[in-house]
Amino acid sequence: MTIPFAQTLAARFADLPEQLQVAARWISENPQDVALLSMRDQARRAGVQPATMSRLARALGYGGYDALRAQHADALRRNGQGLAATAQRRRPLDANSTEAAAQALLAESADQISYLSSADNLAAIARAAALIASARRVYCLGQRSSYPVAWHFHYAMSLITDRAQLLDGSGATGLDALSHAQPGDVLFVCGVAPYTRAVVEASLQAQANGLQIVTVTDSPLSPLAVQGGCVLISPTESASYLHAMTPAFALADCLAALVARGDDPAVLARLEDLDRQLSARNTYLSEPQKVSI
Amino acid sequence: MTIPFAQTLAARFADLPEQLQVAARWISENPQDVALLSMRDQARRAGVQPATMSRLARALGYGGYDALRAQHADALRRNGQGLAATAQRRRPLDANSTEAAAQALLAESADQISYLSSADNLAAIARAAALIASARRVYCLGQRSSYPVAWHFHYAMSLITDRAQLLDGSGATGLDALSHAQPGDVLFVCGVAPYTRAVVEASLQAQANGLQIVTVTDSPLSPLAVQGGCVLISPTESASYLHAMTPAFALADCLAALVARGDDPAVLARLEDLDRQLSARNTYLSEPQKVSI
DNA sequence: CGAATATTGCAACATTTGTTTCAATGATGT
DNA sequence: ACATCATTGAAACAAATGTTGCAATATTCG
Repeated sequence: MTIPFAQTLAARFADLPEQLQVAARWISENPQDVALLSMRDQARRAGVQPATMSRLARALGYGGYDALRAQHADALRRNGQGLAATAQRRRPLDANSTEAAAQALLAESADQISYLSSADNLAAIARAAALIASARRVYCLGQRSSYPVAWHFHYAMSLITDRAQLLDGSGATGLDALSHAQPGDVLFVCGVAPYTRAVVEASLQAQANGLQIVTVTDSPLSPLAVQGGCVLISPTESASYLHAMTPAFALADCLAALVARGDDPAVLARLEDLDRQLSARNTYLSEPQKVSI
Repeated sequence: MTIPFAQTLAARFADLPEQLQVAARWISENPQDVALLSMRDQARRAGVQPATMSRLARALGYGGYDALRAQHADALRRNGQGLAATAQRRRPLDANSTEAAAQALLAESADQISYLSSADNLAAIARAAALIASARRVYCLGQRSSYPVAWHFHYAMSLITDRAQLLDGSGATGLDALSHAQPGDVLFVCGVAPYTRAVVEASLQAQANGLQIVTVTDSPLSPLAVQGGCVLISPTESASYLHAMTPAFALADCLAALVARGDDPAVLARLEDLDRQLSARNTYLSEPQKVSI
């Protein structure tokens, strides 16, 4: 915890009267408590009068103890949220330029994805991957801004298995397809605020029917964050007018890759071979002819 | 910041009355402030009565708000303990574990998005945004793994304008819709190796017909990287069996945000207002009733 | 519909907060 | 020793804190 206070104090400490030094020493040894305990509590622990604390703050140039406390509170807050990884790498651009805005937006996405690697989230991802890998069938659901996430996950899964089914509206394969689900099947559902009622209800219904739920959503308090399922939290704050969906997309992509990891190596090898051949030359994929696996 | 409170809350959140949910949501989003602000301050910021905060603490089994605050204070203190906490946060993962693989995949995505901020790319993005902002009509095209990118871009655009059209297969709105395009219209196309023949041909045809092309693709040598258009390069290397599409998705998202930047501020303001209202409460969006803009 | 219950906003409550005042004490310089 | 000044401890202060009781309003259930 580095606080301007520490330097100010070091500079003037020697010139302080005895009691103020006692108080100052306690603070410098317990900086994390300055913002968390009442001043009187701190005085008690430091073994000085409450008034001494106030006097110390004044002696160091603060308006009052609250000012000192505010500074320490900020330091605590900053500790909590790690530094923005990309913040430093910015190149100097006119602040109002489109380029600068683009850079800011992209940096935000990159940071958000970095933060997906919290211990909690990683554990949930691993559990989700295991759940999906052993599922008889995986239903994929997402509407509006979450639709691409569900679609991508389904697409990725469909390359390595036929156990995935997308619950989208077109055709008759909408939410009704869930009625064929059996206990033990998995529902992969993505949704962020404002939540679509149909999606929430389908998830609840699915859980009631004994399905395992893997959720990608924007908050642990989301109505989609059903108890007893795997809940993957994806930040959606954004400087843009839209909620950020890139982290959710990254999560889905990551999840599919992990599921594949446990899958038949032969299938994956052929997929990668095929891919290498195709991309080596500038090969086209014609529309009707599908990839033969 | 992981606090037992978070789990308790997630478990009981759904059963809480409305005001308590508002309070709970604020706490869940601002855990670092619980121990640093007075309860009345927090109530003010969350937009609830002070009494509601007290009641929430009780409803969750705490003796009072102070108990809740103490728990959060401990979490803050633990965070502050420098290296010990950091070591705990970056728990050494077993190299072969699913968690480690997930972390690697996510880190790769984050890095790739960071690299999108090259000077070349930023300039191209800015040009593309300007092009699209002034276009009479924007057609969005992408198939297979690029489909979510095109879909997302179209969805984002469709929230602020009716000038966007998605060229997807279902219905009769496939590639044929391009035949109504006029010179000066823009085609936003996304595609990576192995390129889909139909997409490449449509792009070439579109350019021949005088359309401006904005391309998101994986290489400057891609057949989609037509001369005279805006070419946005998105890396697709991946440790997974799939090509990485997250950077392309981020690009599309960024581009839409930039286009909106130059758009009618009133529309955006209303979008954001609507959004704030909706996400403040636990409002659902019912399926048939569309967002009124 | 009416009764019963749960939820909410408001106002009062006793505590506790940080600060200030004032007299007592100690140190310093002449 | 005396006067001067800084320092200290104890008490008093207004302001703000967390909590609770109560009436008004919504909601649920028969």
